[in-house]
Amino acid sequence: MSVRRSSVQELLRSQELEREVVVKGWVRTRRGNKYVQFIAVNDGSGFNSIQVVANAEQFPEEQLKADGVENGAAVAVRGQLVASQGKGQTVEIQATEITVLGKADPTEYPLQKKGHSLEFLREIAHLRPRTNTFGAVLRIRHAMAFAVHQFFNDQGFFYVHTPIITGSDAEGAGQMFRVTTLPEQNPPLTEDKSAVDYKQDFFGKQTNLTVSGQLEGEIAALALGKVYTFGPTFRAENSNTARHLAEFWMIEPEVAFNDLQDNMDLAEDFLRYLVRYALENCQDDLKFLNEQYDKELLGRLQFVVDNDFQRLNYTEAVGILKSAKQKFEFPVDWGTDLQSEHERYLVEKHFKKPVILINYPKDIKAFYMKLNDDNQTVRAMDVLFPGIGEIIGGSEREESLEKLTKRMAEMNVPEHELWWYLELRKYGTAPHSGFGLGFERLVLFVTGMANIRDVIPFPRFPKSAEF
RNA sequence: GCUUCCUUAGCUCAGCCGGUUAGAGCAUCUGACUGUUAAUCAGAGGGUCCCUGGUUCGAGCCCAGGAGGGAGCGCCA
Repeated sequence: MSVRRSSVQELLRSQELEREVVVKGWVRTRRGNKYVQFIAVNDGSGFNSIQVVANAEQFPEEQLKADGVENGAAVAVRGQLVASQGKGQTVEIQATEITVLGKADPTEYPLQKKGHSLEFLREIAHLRPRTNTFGAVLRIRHAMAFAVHQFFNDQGFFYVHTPIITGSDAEGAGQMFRVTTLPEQNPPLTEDKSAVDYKQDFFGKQTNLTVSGQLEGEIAALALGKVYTFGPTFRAENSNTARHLAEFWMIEPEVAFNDLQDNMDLAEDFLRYLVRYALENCQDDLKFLNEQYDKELLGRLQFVVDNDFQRLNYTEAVGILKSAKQKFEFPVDWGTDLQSEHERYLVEKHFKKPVILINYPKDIKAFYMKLNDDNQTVRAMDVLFPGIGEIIGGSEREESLEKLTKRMAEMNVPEHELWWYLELRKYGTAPHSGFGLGFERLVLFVTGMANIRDVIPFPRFPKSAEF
């Protein structure tokens, strides 16, 4: 009779002992002596591995080695699930059959039992998911993605899919990657030969990869009420920092009839929900990251769950920064955007908690943000987190057709490309608000990792698209 | 894109003021050990000192250029 394969996590939690089980996974370590061998097997189902005990009478060490039961090999193990005789684990498998499914030559296999830098692991992105660190990060990443959908679903939001390929380059959120099927050599030119003729391209116009689903999200919000997007997003800036990727995932809720206050409440509830979800559902993985990388991680996550975010106006923030004793590399002036060092001072030194800054000067924010009555500021909202900086950027949107077209003219945003966006203000316009959350920045915060390239399986950044 | 630091064994790193044959821990291999927890102990093998050129009696070390990587900044989520 064949026994169905169990996951390692299932067996580690099992109360049902003295039964035959089968596990399949990868060998993390093999150790022991000429009488008994211990093989830690991990199948990725959770942080912990299960200990397989192999007695020498049946499994001499030389035989195990010759068969390839070594660090990194894929194995299938059949045996009895029993209470552990040793300390450090409650159950273990007394092996009766060990089959090597795929060898990993120990003299060549790059992952060893000790000491790998994150930089080295980045160069072997095809193998790094097998490490404790990346297993933990990827499981937490999954949990966060799941929690995003759960949060919005529970609150009556609808998940909308906004396009990956977009036809407008007027979104103003940065440099874009071009999408074309025109030949690289001698593309068709316009009649006066002054430019490439995109009328002959696949879509009949110039197209790019999306930098934001917001404008399309607004369409959906003004029909379905509460919506969110969660999809890949592309920025072609030559940006080289530990907080930027050329391809990342962004979550953008958009809610009809929400004002800026509602928007702040939503952002705060959302972030706190996600962090609490991680604390409750990713304990083993977070404990490891806390011990290995960042001793203050768990404390910091708990702090976010327990405390309200500090909310204040941009103008007030400028006042605080101007009277700060700390010297800044860049001067603080009303009307200029805050630098990273200013944001960090507010979050990490002054308030020592997450900060929501609102009502920024209109000249440093996007055209679609709602103008305040002072005619100087817009209803923008940035959520600033310790170590991360801006984790969320959002706003109440300008719902007045007249004011919106005026802002677009001032900022040289061509109306004809966004005719559909303007019609939303022409037909049944309504107040509405939304924001964008960079998913990897969330994962960065929750895992305590230092570099955003280590919280996405296959990072894309300038000069790097291997794997 | 700017600034700055780094590149020495499979991995992590030391290498003095420029001076004989370049070292350690881990990994690998050989042996020891009856329950280990990144097992331990003894021994062995393992090097294009990132590349190219230069200075020098002599370069891992100094100089120039190139490549790769990190950090900070800018841009942003």
